[in-house]
Amino acid sequence: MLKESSVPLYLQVASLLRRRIEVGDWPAGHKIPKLEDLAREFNVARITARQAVSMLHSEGLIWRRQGKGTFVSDSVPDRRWINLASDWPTLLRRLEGTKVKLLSTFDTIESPRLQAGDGTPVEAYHHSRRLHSKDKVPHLLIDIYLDRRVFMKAPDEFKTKLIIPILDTLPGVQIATARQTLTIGTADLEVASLLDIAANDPVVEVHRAFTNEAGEAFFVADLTYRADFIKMEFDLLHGRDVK
Amino acid sequence: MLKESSVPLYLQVASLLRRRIEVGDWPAGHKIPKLEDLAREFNVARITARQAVSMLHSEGLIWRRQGKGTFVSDSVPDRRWINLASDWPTLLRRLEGTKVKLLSTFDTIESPRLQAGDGTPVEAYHHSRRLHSKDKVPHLLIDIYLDRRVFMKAPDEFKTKLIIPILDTLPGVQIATARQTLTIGTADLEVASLLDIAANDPVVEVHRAFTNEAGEAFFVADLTYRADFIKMEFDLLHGRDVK
DNA sequence: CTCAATTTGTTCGTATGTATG
DNA sequence: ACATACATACGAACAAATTGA
Repeated sequence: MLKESSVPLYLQVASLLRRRIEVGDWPAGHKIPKLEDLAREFNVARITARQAVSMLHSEGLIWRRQGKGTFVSDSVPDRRWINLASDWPTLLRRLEGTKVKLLSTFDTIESPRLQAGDGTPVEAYHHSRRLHSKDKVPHLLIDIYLDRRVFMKAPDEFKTKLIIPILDTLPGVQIATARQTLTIGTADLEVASLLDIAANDPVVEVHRAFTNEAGEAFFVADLTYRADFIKMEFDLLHGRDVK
Repeated sequence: MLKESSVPLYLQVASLLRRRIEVGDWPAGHKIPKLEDLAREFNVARITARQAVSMLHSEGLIWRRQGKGTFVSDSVPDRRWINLASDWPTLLRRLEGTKVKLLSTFDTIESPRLQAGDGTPVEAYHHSRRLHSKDKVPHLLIDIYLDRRVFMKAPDEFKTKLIIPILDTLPGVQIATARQTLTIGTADLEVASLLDIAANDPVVEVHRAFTNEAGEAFFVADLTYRADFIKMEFDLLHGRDVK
């Protein structure tokens, strides 16, 4: 059933139980099965099941009473979500309550990682790295590569504000294509420490590339989100012919 | 640096090294640092670093020669991606090479899990559960709730074909809104065994809901993808005013 | 009030795997 | 290859609190 992985059993079981509470399978006040039953269900020893339940207890998700049972707490804290943009109007909106910290900024002739369809690299980029936080919790790391010629049109603005709204209005800048791809990956050491998560925790990796009329990738950004904060919403009727 | 987690150190280090190869930081033929350097970088013992490197060796990602060094193999197998739809035309396209297995199908008066904006539940649903596989590898589990009245219009078709293309053309069915939300979660025991992954591995959870003119949620689907297979592509210029 | 059943809480002993030096 | 330390996992037994007959 479990096993296969080398994550300790009690952590695996704890995650599965935590999920049942978060998802609502076990609502507030619900009496969870006794240790013997949990042990049988997950095929572990009673003590191991107890260790898993103890984790949820220390997280405040449950309370226990000897001779009575274990119950889901009334106030299960809500998860906070970060909304990920998938269309232009959302990209332009400044996110309320989000603090942006500039980690580094420098010119480079190194090309960003380009994917098929991103266009050809330009001669020199201005590279900057930013960390977005909400309520003091970091949730997004961005590596931005901006064509140096475009950057020089408004260097101060680009350094202090969000890039895309500037690009949207800057005279002389034509956006021919703007594409992004999303994949799920894991955090390496550097990303993990910046986003305050464990190494190898899941992250959402978003790759954005804008091209100009000449087919050059004049803006490329790699965004790395904490996976547990992400929520995306779509209107599926886009592109549908009216019947 | 590492720690925090209770995953064995050598596995954590192995994942981080594997990632460098997959992402392309260490291309084919690249000589990777010697054990002493890896041990220092990750702050582990030399033997632990060696144990991590040995994992990549057994996976065929690297080759080693005493007195020479360790090198990235030439043929690093490509990952196969599943594309996730975010607009209507893509939803209608039948996916090549994808096998769909019907796991269960029955009527129920139980309502599916509805989110804000999904609409009001109808009286009775037809519920079915399907498993999508490609090259014999399962990658997607779907729970579908379809208004029983709609289902009865073409039960045989709905049982054997993809639902959405049928809805698109079925006379008398009006789709007023069609929304989907995407989040990252983890696999519970049941999902893990169906998708052939470990419990608590990351999954992409997609929730789709269609409403009719009366504001009823006549189609609701919960899709669970293996996270490591997912790739989404967006054209960001949707919704942009022409300058 | 007492007793038995139930369920959590605690302790001991042992075996195995991980990590370091 | 070896010695040591530590965490994980199990089984078994017993103690303490709660409930209901």
